[in-house]
Amino acid sequence: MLDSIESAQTLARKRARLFRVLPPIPAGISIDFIIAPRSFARNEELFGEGEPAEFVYKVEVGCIRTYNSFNDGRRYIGAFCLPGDYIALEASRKYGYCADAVVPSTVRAINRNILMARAAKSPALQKYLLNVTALELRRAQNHNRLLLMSAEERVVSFLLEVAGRDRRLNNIDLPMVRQDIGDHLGLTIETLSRVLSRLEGASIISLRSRHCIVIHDLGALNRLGS
Amino acid sequence: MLDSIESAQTLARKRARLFRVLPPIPAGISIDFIIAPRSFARNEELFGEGEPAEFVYKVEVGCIRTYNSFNDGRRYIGAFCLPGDYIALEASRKYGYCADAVVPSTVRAINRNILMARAAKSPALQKYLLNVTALELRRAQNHNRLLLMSAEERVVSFLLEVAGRDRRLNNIDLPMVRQDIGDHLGLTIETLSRVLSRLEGASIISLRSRHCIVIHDLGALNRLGS
DNA sequence: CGTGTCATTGATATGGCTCAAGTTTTGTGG
DNA sequence: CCACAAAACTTGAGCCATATCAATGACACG
Repeated sequence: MLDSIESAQTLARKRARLFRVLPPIPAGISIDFIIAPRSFARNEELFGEGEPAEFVYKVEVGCIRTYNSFNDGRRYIGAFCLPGDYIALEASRKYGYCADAVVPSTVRAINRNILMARAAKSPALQKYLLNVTALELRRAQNHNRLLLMSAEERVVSFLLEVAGRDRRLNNIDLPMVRQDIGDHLGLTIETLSRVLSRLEGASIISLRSRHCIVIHDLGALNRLGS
Repeated sequence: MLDSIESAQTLARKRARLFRVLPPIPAGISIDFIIAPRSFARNEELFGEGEPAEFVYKVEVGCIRTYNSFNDGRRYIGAFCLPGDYIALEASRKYGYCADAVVPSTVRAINRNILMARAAKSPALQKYLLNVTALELRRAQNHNRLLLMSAEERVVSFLLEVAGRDRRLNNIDLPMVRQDIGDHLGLTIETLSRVLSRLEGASIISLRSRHCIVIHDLGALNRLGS
């Protein structure tokens, strides 16, 4: 496939347009992250739930998942963070979730206290942080609604969300495995797989490979979603 | 009962300690709301989903529910807002949900543009808004996790959340009806009722009246929750 | 070119929903 | 204060969507 000969960096840049759009950075504002970029291997942990929230992270390359583990062994993935996304911006004293790398990834970190001290001196930065946090809140509220839908609606919503950023390109590139998607949507991998197969059977999508889904009928997806 | 001879205002003030705790207002900061307090009757609407987000609200008395309606007639209640809580602080151009009064309520409103203009001049206010929004985000994230749990765990979590603020007083006062709680937890009223009855049968709680639940065994609740 | 991981598909079980009936509480008018 | 009606709640029976358990299939990687 074409994908397989592209570098990880190229793929990561493509993915940057998927999933989330951050509010434009106000002119003159940039959070320059004082810690050198750090790379994480697949499944390597950035931080754990309940640890003191020392840093805020920004994804540069790859995909980071944030999640909570239940004591019955299940897992809830709250978000897949892609290049440009911030992680743990809303934390107070402790991290409210774990974060680890879905694929080899690079992130930058900034000490929370330093960031907040800077923000205190810069209204524009302060406003930017508020915008990002409000956006994240709306995203979480949307996800709440998603979790009340049927299995099919959840999967379709997920596909639409992922595809939403780049309407021209119907090839959805999913860096994560089925178990991750299932843990994000609150479904088992079997149910997820069955829904995807059904959508393929209805000629709405094609499962080109594990990590690539092609959308054939966006209208049908929109009709099925919520 | 003692409750019944207390005024609505007194009850409302009691409830203010339930559900949510807002971050302390930084010294010298207060959002003085420029619109006179306005009262809403039971089920009266503050604003609808998709309307231009002109105002941010703060609850003074009563209980406001925020919700989304699905096209199949179901409803998702995102939050029960009690005295001290802000509503629609995270909105951008349009309201992302409806808001109406669970019981007769009083709120104050401020024009979003005015609030943001003031915040631009006041780092302390700006920081306060960021704190409130981050807190709301953590609340929404918690709710996501709740929606993945079993019916019993959801109900128990809800009871613990409601009871959490006032450990001394085991009487939980619920201003809303069963349908509201069901729509908040993603359960039908029948399932909710069955779980509550089971908990009562196990002598963990008592259903004193429709709007009052007594907790007998907090330890058992904590064991059942999550 | 085998071996382990990930994904799909099938068969069965089950938790919560739906439909339905009955009970309790609340509200209203006399 | 009572009678009645409407709304809210509880309980039961059966069903359905999704989970669970189990087997097979398809890659990716050494």
